[in-house]
Amino acid sequence: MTAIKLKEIALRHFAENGYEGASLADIANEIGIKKPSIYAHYASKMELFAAITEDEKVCYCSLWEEALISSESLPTDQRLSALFSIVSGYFAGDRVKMAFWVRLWMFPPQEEAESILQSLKKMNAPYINQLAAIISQGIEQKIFRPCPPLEVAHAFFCLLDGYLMRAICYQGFDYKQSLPHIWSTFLLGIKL
Amino acid sequence: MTAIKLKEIALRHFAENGYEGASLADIANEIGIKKPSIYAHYASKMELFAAITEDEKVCYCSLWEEALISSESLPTDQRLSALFSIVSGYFAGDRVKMAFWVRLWMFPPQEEAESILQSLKKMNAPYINQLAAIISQGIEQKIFRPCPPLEVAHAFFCLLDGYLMRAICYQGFDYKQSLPHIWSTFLLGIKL
DNA sequence: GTCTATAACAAGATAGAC
DNA sequence: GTCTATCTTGTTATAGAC
Repeated sequence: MTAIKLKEIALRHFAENGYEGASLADIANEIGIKKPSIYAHYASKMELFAAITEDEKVCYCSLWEEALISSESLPTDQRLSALFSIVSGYFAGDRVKMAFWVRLWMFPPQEEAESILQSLKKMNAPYINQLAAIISQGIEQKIFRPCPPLEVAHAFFCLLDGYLMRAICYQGFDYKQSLPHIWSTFLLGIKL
Repeated sequence: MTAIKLKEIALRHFAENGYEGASLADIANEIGIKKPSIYAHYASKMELFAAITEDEKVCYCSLWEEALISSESLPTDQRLSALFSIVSGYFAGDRVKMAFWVRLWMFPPQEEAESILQSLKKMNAPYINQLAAIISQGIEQKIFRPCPPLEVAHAFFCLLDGYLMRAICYQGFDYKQSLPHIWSTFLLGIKL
């Protein structure tokens, strides 16, 4: 019970304040326990962070796997749209997750920055490649313009990351409204 | 002399470690002075940060103003490309500036987060509007598809932010190579 | 402007009692 | 598992000498 609450609340603190900025005392306080009690669950702040990161990675990977399966039967262009919609919606619907992930990618904890980034890239590589494969397929089917598929896959992620970034900065602004325009522009750009 | 060095070195520390993560002792140490000497120049860590932020804002605004003037005589589509190239190049050529700006927008110092974000939006609004005006012009000239200009301006910034984000994460990767593909996809998407 | 010295405080971490 | 109490370190900040 406390263990679940701990991860949930710590996730929010890491997301809002970053690894270095999050205070174990504040986290414990919000749970209703004292700071030393956290050490009954994890040997260090970093181990707590690592456990949460692992959970989030599993969750993110499940999302991609399911999205790839559920969109399999769609026409190539619609499949690409569906994937973008699912992944962007995953983050748009959860500001905490979104902030946690952006911080994880861009400013990981200094002491483990190298290994964290490496593991994230390893995690993401299959999805970039599968995206490139889908684009390749679209080119063969004469739905998309001839182009380097991997570059377009990077452009896909570029757009996704830009959306997340602006959704965090312009919190009041409803980016769900802009998203369709942003996406349709991209799709028109690659379509034949 | 020390004053210039102070801002220069502090900028790098803020960029690499964030406001909360940067240590005045480390900054002083790198300059070759002692920590308390910083307080001869600024009354607090936040005032030092504010002075640097102000400098960077001036620098960024000059870039936009100059870019808008120097591109004025170009055809609308080429002008848009030039603007994207100038602004993305500004950050791509200086990782420190890039990291500082991303942190400033996404995770500003907590104590002043509200007012900083507000001033950044105020700073950026004219450029979004001028971009929308240029796109409007392109639509009138039948160079671009009919579309809501402001939404496309947002898409422009979305792409720019996404590029910056990925350039920070994938440091080894040469995104200068991908950038032309990313941009040309966007341009094809809005062109008639 | 810069220094030494020090105050005041918050953080992560640990020991030992219950 | 949880607590109180304590240790260590690192931070902002200030006072006062040069």
